[in-house]
Amino acid sequence: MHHGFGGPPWHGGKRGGSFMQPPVWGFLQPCLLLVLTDGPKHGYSLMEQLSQRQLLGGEVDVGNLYRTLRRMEAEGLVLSNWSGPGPGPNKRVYQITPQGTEMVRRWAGALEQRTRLINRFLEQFHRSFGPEGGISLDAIPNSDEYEDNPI
Amino acid sequence: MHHGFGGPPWHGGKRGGSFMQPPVWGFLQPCLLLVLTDGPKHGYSLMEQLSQRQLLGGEVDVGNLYRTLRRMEAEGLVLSNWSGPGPGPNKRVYQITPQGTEMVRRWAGALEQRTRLINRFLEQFHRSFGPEGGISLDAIPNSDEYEDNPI
DNA sequence: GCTAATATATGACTATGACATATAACAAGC
DNA sequence: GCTTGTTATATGTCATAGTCATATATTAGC
Repeated sequence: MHHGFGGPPWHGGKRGGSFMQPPVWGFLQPCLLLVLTDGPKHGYSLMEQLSQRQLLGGEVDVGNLYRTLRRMEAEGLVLSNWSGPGPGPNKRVYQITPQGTEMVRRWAGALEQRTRLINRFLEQFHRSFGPEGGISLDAIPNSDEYEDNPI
Repeated sequence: MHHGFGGPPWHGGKRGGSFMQPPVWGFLQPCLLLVLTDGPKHGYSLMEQLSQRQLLGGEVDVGNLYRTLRRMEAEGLVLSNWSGPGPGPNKRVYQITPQGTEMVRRWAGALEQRTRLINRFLEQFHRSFGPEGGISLDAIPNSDEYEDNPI
């Protein structure tokens, strides 16, 4: 699908019955590292863990997940090995490296800093728009909980 | 400078005398829209405003700023006009559009949601790493809360 | 055989950021 | 005149990241 018609797909578009939000950039890698802190896992089960632990809003793009894992391996944050012959298709099992563990700590610090930045933004937003802010309700709900009726 | 040697520049690199943090993705556009809510401004003064109001951590990349403004204009979030002949070089003055104002509101909602996601990440991080965040491996709890199906 | 779930991967495109470089007007100093 | 610094806008190149679509293979259930 091409969306070069004057804006990104989350700009006024719809998906899953509710208006789309601006995407959460750069949050997948730290979440993967955090889940891998509990022990080695393969890509598909990582995807399930991310849903169970509600670390990302909405569904995870599978292609993006696998490519991010490969990139993280190239950066030395994780290691992978093919699982021995067992039930189901072969799995590429990832484990976190010491560098990866150090990176999770750094991510935690960066994300604490980021909440401070966001709070500063929200303060100044409410100063301009009022305490209610006129925040568009379309942007708030979790997409799965409020299914808009068609038309 | 090329940095494709196994990781991004913020991965172990240094700048300004302290270790770099992972970058803050996708935060420039909402900050620009918020500053433009106060009135029309040109790119260079927007850059100064972002520093004064501390909306972004650190310095703003100038090239990135101008390209983001052009992209926002293509999306209909802002309009630009060349300033009349005055002191100094000509300025491209940007003003926010109704669509841009609506987009700031949506950003505010999305950023509130994002703080919730980040807080969930930090909670789970501290469950794995301890409240101090860098504690020894002995203190890592056995998390029975999540079905752990490695491999 | 057919379908679905599991599992990994790539192609094409867009969005964003980091760093470098180019261009130009103007002011202050020599 | 010339150089330097500030203001001001813009482009080139590369890397990271997200979205949507598609390809491939195994296995379990019908």
